[in-house]
Amino acid sequence: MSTARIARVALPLPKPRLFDYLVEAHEGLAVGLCVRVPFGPGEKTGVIVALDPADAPPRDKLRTVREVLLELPPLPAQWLAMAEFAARYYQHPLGEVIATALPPGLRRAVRLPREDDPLLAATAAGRAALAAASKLTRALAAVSLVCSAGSMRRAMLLEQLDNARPGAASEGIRQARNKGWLEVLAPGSNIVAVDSFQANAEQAAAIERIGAALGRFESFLLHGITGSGKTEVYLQLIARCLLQGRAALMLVPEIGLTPQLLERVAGRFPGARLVALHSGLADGARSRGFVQALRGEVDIVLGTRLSVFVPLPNLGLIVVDEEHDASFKQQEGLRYSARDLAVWRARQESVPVVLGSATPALESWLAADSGRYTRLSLSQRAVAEAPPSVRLIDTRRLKLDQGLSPQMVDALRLRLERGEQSLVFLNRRGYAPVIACPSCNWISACPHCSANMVFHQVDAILRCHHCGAEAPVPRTCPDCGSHDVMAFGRGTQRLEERLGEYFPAARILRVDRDAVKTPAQWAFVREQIDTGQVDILVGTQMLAKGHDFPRLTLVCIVGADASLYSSDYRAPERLFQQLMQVSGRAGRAELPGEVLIQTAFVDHPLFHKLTEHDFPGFAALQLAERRQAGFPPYSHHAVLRAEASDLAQALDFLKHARELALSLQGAVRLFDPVPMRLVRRARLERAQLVVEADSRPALQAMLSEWMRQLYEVRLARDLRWHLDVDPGDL
DNA sequence: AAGCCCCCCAGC
DNA sequence: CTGGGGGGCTTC
Repeated sequence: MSTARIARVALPLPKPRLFDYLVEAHEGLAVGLCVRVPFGPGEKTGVIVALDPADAPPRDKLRTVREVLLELPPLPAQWLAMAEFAARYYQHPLGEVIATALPPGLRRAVRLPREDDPLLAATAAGRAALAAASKLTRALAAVSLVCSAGSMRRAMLLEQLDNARPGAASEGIRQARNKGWLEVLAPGSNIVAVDSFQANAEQAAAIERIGAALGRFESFLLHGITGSGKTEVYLQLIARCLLQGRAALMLVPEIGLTPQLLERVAGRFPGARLVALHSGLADGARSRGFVQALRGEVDIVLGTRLSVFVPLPNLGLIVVDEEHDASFKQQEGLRYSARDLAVWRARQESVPVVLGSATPALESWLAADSGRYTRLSLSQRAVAEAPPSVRLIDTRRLKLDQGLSPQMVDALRLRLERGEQSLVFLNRRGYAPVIACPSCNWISACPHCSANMVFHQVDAILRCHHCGAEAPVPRTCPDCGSHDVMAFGRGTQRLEERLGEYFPAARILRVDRDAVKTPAQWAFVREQIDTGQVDILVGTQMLAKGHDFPRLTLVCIVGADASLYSSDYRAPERLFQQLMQVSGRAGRAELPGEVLIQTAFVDHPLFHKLTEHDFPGFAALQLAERRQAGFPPYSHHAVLRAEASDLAQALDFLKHARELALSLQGAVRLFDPVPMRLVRRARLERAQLVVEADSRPALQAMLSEWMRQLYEVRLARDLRWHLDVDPGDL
């Protein structure tokens, strides 16, 4: 008779509890394995997080594991440690953390993945490398990719190496070294150190500095202005990492994972096993990538925030590109910051982590100031001579026409005459943010939210941007019947219309989430822009991020003032990041760029720093303000939010929670429960309570005790609550 | 989360 | 007296 052991299992439940089961002892039974277990009258899939715990209930109280899913190798201890850390730090049940970290398809059916990764299959070189999947071949392919970056001749070498048998390949490497293309070789091994011939001095220094940290933990903040070639630094570091036989993890913002970036990485590493991950992927593909990584069959993972949870048994490097980007923070369920978890993971796995941005988050900037992160700067543009000139247009004494100043119109006309491209940036989609009746003050309020419905002329509809509700556009006022119902304010649609009147011959293209919804549409837009079929782009922040527009010489910024004096203390930081990013679109190649910003606050320090391209100066100003006010990153926040159909109910819960918190020891400050800025969203009334602490450990200690109590509170019917640690906004 | 049980009130 | 529905409780 075999003996039964006890497995402690984390199940996806909204309570911070683990459950113990009997499991038949057998070879290979291990922590980290997925199991199917009976649960109440049903069944659930979970993960074994401990075996034979000392404090298990008596065995006769335990039920038996139905099935151990042995097709899937156990999740490594380090992976579980990260899940446990996230559960602790974000005060979230471990089972739900694990459920968030695992691909959705995995817990239902474990299917054995085959080597049919669509991306590998897509590149002929990838197929060739797979066909000759020896370690040496892969190392050579990695060498070749570095060589290929340089010139046609190096590209030819790539061909040679890919096709070569090992003997011929080493001859190829010998030749490459003789020609000075490679710096160091380790004869007899597969390891080849990489030269950095394409890089400028700053890039080379950054590559050297970070490269020297491979094999140990260090956090780097790579502050590189737009166009300074951060991606090249990442790629060369990934090359070095691969050449050490280790895997690289690269996180990019949601919008940053474009086919172009994928092609660039795939083209650069033709022999590497590359997996791309994002939430839009089908369950099968996502699970496949995850399982391949878990088995150590992946060299590079390129993906959005969820990729921070991909197990990589031989991880050597983590890169977080555009580290300030808000999409690294998950805004529902487990509200984790992939950037922060990436840093934790790098420390845990003793590998370097590179956080790159032209406009780093102030948290990261302060960490670099204090020496926790090593700051490396790329201050030279790799692709253009000079940064764009930024000019402010004082709108106080101007008569604007649909938000456009005469100077802007003139500048646009000049670009049209020269045959150059312009971009008009307005971060508000739709035709007008509200329609209203001047006679009786009726406005197009959303029936479900405390917000106005936006007039979309293209679809001839009113639409709420918060809940998606739609309503017909009334011809006459629904309240008083007046015929004077008017559209107030402007969005991209109206701007597009007005520009069309100014420049009837111009080819104008609007780019926002309404006009560009699918990757195919985006590809079409890119094509139009790149082939010079567009004169004026009108768009939202969709246009701001990471896309190169070689023909673009003018960026016009309309309506920046709206967020200048917002009550959100992070608004200036976000505005600066946004403006810096969109400004960076202007002026590539030989054509100098110009940026025009309309504002009624020409003396605002934010704009001064922007005209001087002075992020460090701006960061210093902002940090001084934050320090003065005691806001993050000089303090630490957690927000308890509650929502219910009745605002009083949500507030009552928070008041009770505050009472509980008051009785706890701990150096935290408790704010009053208040309705959220957008009180009502999708028929739910929302309120929040902010907790502030000077130190993370103090906050953590208080939160864990508080949560223990809050999970015990009996809740009214339709009340829901969650905790957000390090919230992105308040 | 998801059954399930129990309690309360509507219907006859 | 019975049935249906909604809370609330339990799940190793």
